[in-house]
Amino acid sequence: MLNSGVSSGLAPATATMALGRLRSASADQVRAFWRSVERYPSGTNLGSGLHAGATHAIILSGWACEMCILPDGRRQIFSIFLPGDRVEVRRNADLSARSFVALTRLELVNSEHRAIIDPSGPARGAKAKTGLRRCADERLFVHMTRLGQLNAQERVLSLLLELYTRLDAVNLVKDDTFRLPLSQETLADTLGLSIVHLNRTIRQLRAAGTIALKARMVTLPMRTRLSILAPHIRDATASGGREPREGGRRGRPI
Amino acid sequence: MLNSGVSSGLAPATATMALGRLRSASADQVRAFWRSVERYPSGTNLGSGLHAGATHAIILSGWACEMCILPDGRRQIFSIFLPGDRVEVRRNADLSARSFVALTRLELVNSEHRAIIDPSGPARGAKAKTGLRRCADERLFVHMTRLGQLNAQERVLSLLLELYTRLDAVNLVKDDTFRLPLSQETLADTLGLSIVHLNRTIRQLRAAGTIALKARMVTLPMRTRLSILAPHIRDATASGGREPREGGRRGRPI
DNA sequence: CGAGACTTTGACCGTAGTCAATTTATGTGG
DNA sequence: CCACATAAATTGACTACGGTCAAAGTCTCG
Repeated sequence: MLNSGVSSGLAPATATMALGRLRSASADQVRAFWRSVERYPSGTNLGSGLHAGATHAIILSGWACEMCILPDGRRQIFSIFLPGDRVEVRRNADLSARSFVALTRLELVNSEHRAIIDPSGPARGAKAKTGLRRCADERLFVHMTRLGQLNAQERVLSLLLELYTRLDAVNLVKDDTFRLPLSQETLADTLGLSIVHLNRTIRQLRAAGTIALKARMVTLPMRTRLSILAPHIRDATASGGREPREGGRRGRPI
Repeated sequence: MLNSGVSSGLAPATATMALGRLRSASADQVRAFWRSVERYPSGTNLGSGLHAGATHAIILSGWACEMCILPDGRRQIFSIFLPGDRVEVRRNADLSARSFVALTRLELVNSEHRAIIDPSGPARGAKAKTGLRRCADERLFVHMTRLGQLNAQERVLSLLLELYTRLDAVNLVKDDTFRLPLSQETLADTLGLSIVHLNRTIRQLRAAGTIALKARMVTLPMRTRLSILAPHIRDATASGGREPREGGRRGRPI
């Protein structure tokens, strides 16, 4: 009756993330917490994100994204949201270009209950909020660098490492492995690559033993993680990274 | 002795932007305004941008950018700041990856004097601020779409149209023409293209009569501006834009 | 004029996109 | 549980967009 394993695969860990800490809350708090949970099927458009007057929520389970579809059908995914992430969604969204979409079945809780999920979080109120916001902003810049400067292999590894790190923080990584519940089309639209080329890039990384990716489970061995230092690739051996331009950039890089 | 034409080319218009409105201020206000002006040479690193505890300033003349240099020398420029833009700069910046750099000689005024530059602006204080911030955020997403989805011609046109629009708002466009005080290397690092390919792309656009770009002056004729609807290209004739995928995206694009 | 930065061009190559077909899951109803 | 329908992943063949290397041409400014 509680969280019935909505995000399959490592879902129990998700529930554990929340439930493991609920013990420190009162019964009333727990009831209010579960009453505030909202569920949405995969593909639900939850409106435009990151606006004033928005609803604040925390993802309890499932993945979501913020994206934009161009009139000719091309799609860019700006950011991916994971369990534990705070999102700001506005219902009744205007027809803004950006929208916030569930990539899997999604469980959201009102962020008033953040204290129950993570007691150490909202201690400083506004401060904690800007800290989170800044962290999300930082990811946007990293992603921009990915799209503008990294090649296909670098983009894939960089994104997987980010997801690894973020999922590890909410205990969704086991044995260097996490579940990636995204189609290759979604990944391609995130990374600015075609589906076919993404598929081939993954094949190369797999063949080189850099990653394992099968049935939507990803394994990043320690040596791979060490070789990727976001937002770039340092280890030329493992990933096709580049040597620093000798002498740095020419002259004054303005 | 006043603004001595720091940004050459259309600089007088910049001065006019500020001075034309100074008449409505008291002599004391005007003196305080000019005392707060700070000047920096091109290339100055003004620290990391967009952080708390930052210095708020308005660009009176000159261009700046926020950027990041990867250890191997690759550079990504995230956003470009124009006269009239509000920027948040933090001196004594930590060694953060992102930095805020002057792309030309730069004149900044303390944003307390915003009222003098644009009396209609700060009427609602915090509200106006978040409005500006949101507008800047929106540009980041547009730029991300540029990098991830648009081809070289589309990227160039999309960026030039954005600059046209923003410069027009501060009266820096005359006869469909504005000054673009950036090297092609800077543009290339902004658009995620190589210098050589950017140069060839510009040549193609010039040959097609889509744009004029010479001696760092850009002309976007009305027909070109109409054909570009950010963040994408609609007119296949003029720009190599694409037809919408018939039937839209296959199935459920998740 | 000379030095250095910037722009432009040629030749060539490699990465990534497109089109099309096949294979492999994932479901769904009988 | 199987036949069928669909979505997703994979592969081949080919194209083209964009990067690299190198050199020549321009522009600025002291």
